[in-house]
Amino acid sequence: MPGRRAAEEERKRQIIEAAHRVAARRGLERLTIREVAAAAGLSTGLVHFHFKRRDLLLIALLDWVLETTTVLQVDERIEAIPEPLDRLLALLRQEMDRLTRDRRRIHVFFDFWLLGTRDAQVRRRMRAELKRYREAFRPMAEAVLTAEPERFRGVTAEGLASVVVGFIKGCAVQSVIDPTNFDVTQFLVAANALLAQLEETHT
Amino acid sequence: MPGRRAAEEERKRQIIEAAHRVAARRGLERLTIREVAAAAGLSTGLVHFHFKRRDLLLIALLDWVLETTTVLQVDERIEAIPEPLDRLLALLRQEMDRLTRDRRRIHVFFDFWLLGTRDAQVRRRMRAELKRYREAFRPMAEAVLTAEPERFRGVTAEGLASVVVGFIKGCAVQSVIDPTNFDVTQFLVAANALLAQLEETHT
DNA sequence: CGTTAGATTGAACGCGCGGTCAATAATGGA
DNA sequence: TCCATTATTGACCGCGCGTTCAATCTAACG
Repeated sequence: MPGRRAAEEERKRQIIEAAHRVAARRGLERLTIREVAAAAGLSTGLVHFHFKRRDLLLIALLDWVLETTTVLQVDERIEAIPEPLDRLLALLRQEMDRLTRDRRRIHVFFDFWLLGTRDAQVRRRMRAELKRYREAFRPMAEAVLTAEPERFRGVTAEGLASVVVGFIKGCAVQSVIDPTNFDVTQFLVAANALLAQLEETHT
Repeated sequence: MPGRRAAEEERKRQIIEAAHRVAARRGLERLTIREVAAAAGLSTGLVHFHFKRRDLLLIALLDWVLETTTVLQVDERIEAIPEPLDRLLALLRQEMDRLTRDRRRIHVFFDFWLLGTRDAQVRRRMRAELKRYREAFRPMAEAVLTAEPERFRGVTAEGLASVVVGFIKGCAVQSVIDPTNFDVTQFLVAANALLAQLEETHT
């Protein structure tokens, strides 16, 4: 109900979700307080009342995005896969699928990522986010490394995790700009073929 | 010399290069005609005289960026490498090196890439650019495919090229936001280790 | 029911932007 | 040398933005 009282956290969430819709549609730089207020069905003054300044609203939005986006869901079905490389591939597939589903979220994520090249506060958060993302892949990367130590001589778990994250982000870079023509399945098949050799060597 | 006459193309180039500096520093969305004019040592009116509108200046800047950025330099030294996979790895290394050198160019590239999510004209160009980039990797991808047909059953050259481009862009995504901590060399070592198996199988 | 603190509104301010344009300067051909 | 063309300037307009703020409304409490 616009104009009616609401618990502070509830109202903040309402505004942030409106901001997310606006950011997805217009982009972060073109996001205006007026448009956010309109999208939330509230007045511009109220947005300022709750978030003080535009940049604080953006930081709050970033925090909300990072909180509500499950960084890397390693559910029990994936956890149960015995072979480390099968687990890695299952995760890869899962993350690829997410790209096609959470289109708007990915947009906003990259928008913040770019903002992070200029804004130190945003940059700190994006660094932490990417680190967290790599860390989530780390256990599997370590398993792969110990499975074939001589082949991966000089390779760190962090380095291997970076490559996997690179797979995903690099796929996103291509699919975001050209969602209809970019073939995620084909990408995955090719990536699988590259990784599959590992599996054969191991078994 | 500010205020003096100059050949049209020369002046346009001067303005565009100023625009590139501004875009690298401020970002595309915050690029203003005034700041570009100041960076070029010219008046705001002159920028409008040569480019009519702001969005046309941005398109001209994008075209200039794509023209002056060597998409994929396959020089004779790389061409001379007999083994397709060695060639691919050499190219990969070369492109990674470029990431650390052309920092500002990469920034602006990704800025346009993001703009392409909202602007159809920019999007068309970015699609073409990524396609061209993949095509440059295609010959080597095809060579890899024919070398091991049974392993890469169902994998297209386009798909494999996408993965290689994904390697690069995904690496860029991580290194742009965290240039000091992200270890490009380690990324390359890990990527090499993944690809190296192919080489061994083939020889 | 009256009071009070907090939530909410929308008009208003100042600023910086993109874009326009009349005035001026420089150029090159007649 | 003079003129027509073109390059160049900077003041100016209108707009939309972030932000402020006095006024109003709402809910909870004694």
